[in-house]
Amino acid sequence: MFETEQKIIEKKIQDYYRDNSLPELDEFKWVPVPFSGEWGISTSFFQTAALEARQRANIEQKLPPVPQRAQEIAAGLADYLGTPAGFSRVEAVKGYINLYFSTEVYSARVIDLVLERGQSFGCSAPNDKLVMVEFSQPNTHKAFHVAHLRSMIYGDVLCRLMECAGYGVVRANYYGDIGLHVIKWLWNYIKYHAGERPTEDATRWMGDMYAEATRRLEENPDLESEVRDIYARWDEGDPEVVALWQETRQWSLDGFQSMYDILDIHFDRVYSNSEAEKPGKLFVDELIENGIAEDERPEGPVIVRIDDQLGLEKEKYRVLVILRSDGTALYSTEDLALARIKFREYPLEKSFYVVDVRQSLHFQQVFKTLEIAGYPWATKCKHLPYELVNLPGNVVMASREGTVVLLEDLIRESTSRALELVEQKNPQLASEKKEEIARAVGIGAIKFPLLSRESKKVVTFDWEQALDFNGQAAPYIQYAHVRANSILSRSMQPIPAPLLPQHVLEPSEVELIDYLSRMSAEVVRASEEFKPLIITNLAYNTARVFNEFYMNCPVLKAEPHIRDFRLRLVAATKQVLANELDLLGISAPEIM
RNA sequence: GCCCCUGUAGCUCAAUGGACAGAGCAGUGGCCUUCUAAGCCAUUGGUUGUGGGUUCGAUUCCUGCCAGGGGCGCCA
Repeated sequence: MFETEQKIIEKKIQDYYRDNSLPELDEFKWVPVPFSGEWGISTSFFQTAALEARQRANIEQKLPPVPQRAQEIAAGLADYLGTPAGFSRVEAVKGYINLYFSTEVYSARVIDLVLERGQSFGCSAPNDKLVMVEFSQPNTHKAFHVAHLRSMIYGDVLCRLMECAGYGVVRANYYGDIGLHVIKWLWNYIKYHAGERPTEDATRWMGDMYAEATRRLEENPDLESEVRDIYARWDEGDPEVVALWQETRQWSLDGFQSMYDILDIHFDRVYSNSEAEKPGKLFVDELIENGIAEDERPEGPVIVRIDDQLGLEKEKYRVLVILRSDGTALYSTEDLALARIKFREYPLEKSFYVVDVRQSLHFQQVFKTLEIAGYPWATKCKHLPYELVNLPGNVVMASREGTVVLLEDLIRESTSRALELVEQKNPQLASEKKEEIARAVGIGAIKFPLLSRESKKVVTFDWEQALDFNGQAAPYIQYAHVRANSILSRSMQPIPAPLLPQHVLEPSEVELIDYLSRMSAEVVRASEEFKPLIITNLAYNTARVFNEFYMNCPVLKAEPHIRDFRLRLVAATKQVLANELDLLGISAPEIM
């Protein structure tokens, strides 16, 4: 936001360096001054001092220790710079030079820019690069539970971040709509539930049916021949089996769709296991012909000895099995083909896979195999791993074990809890409005904890924590947004025209503006590092500082000029909070 | 056996190699005739698992060890 100012100062620093024959730096790292009531940018001179010490090590010349020398340089520069235009004060402290902004000019500039840009504030201009993010990847005919939530939410927010950072984004889903699990389900349905329709809670019903199927097969393994028979019929395209498969698959897909709708997640391109199967088998044939894959059938499967192909001594990529010995497809068969399909369909700069960490090796193997096969785009494929959501005691959620928290249960519990609170706080609202707020709060509360921690750390699902709406959580940020909205609507006037402040800004006003100004840079960083956490931190801090402002700085009862300035500041804060929440896929209610 | 990840306050988590390691929850004590108390203020709590190393400077980078989790030819 202050690149121009930074460049001007950098230029002057370079002049100073030259005049004093100091070693040149490749780049300056500007950081915000740790906040203590004033607002500014800062850079340190430790590196310069260290570099200088190294350069002169062979010369007989005594230099002071690095920290002391850094402080000397900072002090010399502070003298040299004086007080540049746009700044109120320059100081040299502990090896840093701190340049404090003239608040009246810059505070207005930040607020004006936010209000001018509105919903697009914080986002970069489109950069004409296209990326694909594949995420969610649910299996049909199975339960949809809380462990699946992380891919959905992480993937969705990565898309939002990259869109905001200027990329064109293809949001892709990849349904696991065929495989042994589906056939088991069909077998159980045909044999014991023929003709039945799903209950209202279709996804739960599908999951229960799957659990029933696995239970029956565990109790009586002899029945597995019946399952294999159905698989064979599906493979041959038996119209009856295929029709049933398509119909029942749709029940799952409809259930998934309603979940995506509730969570405000959408896709541009939906792939499925079944459509990648045949291309996958053809791909395997190509790899065999090219001498990349080894066909050990019928005794063994088709494999790629990746380390051998690369001539590696130590085992690293090991062996990838790409087709079963009976000729049926594996996940890897389909992944190879699907990667190629994606690049044929779209001119992608990058192809991301949001899949849990247990499949890291699998994706390394698939991408490396594609590279060996000579596809230049193979290096553009990137796996974005995330850790699991476990139950307390490090229990993995598994539908088969019955150790799951179903998504619909969590959402229902969370929204009904939120509804109780709305009833308490705002009993006068229409019930439709109450429900709308409860949805926003309940869903936000679910999403936030999954976004506010490192993706490579295990999340332990805990009911008490999931339903805690206080403190570091989405409702805190939403509430700040509501407070801002409340001030604006009570002001009974449109947002005042741009103006410069004529009062000495309170520390909480300065700090708030400081945080508003950081959004664009943080969005870029978050998208580059694939870290939604950066935005949850920013949003939380923005809300926290606004709450301080709210306590310390009356708006509606302030002197007219101060009131106008603060109304603009409140409007800008409301906009930024809404934009940040939107990036997190969380809605920002006006009342709660 | 090989590979990957994690270890920070009682609990859940932060911290572009840089200024005193910060929040929330829990605990304690305050603040609603003033813009919504889903809030604010104060306070308690740390040898960043551990031994070395690199660096002017390490929670961050390298390495040994300890503890936990995950992955490794026909599961997805």
